[in-house]
Amino acid sequence: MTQPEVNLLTETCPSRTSLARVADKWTAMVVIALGSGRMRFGVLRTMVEGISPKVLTGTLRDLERDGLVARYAYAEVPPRVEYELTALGRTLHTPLRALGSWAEEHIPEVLAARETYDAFR
Amino acid sequence: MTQPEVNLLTETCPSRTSLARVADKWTAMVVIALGSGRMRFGVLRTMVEGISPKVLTGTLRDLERDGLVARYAYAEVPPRVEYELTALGRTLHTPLRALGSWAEEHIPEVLAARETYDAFR
DNA sequence: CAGTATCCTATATGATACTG
DNA sequence: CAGTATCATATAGGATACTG
Repeated sequence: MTQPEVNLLTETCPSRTSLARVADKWTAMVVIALGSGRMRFGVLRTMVEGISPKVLTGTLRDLERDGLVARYAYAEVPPRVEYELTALGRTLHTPLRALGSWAEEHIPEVLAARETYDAFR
Repeated sequence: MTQPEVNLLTETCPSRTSLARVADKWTAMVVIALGSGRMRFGVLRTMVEGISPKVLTGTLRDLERDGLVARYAYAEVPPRVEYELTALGRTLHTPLRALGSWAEEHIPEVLAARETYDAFR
């Protein structure tokens, strides 16, 4: 009863670190992209426009570490590496895809609000 | 047919700017906090532990500009200012709250995955 | 009380170039 | 091809002091 309503907002709450990691622009885009299925590094790089190899690598590493993405490296020349959402990753895809859909659906209202706001300052 | 499957990931897609804004740690926490209802700056500051006044102000400004939060300032001394999700903001609260719930529900798996990953490097 | 003003640092992001 | 290595920079974030 004396607990805060939303533990998630507490500094000591472990899930907050997870939210911080997951509530991130690049993470969201990569996970949404991977929602289309297993794909190679290069394809991912093309899909998520404007992402640098360094950032993509870092994002994928973090996702892999958290058990959200699986990495498959084939011993071929030239190398071939594929990434795929894990079962856990797919559970994350749902809310992130929902967030993406929100952005797509409400962008007109957001843009309109920005114009109104900017017009007054 | 020649369109990419996910426009959202395109650099020229306006909704991508919105996703970038909304897929953010502080934004998520503030919107989740405001899900509890209209509240004062100070309360918000206490709820979202560790947020500095500067960051909270900035986050609220951005949300206000995008039409997601309404600001109510009362001409009193000392000043009293309250913030509340707008109708549009409440539509955003749903997917963000879902993301928060995901973090809460799956944190054990995430932590376990991290341990396994770190054990090997 | 609700911010704003400052100052400073960490980290994220970018842009390439380079290699197994 | 799939990264890693580097270098440079911007910008977010943090700490704090100050004021209408």
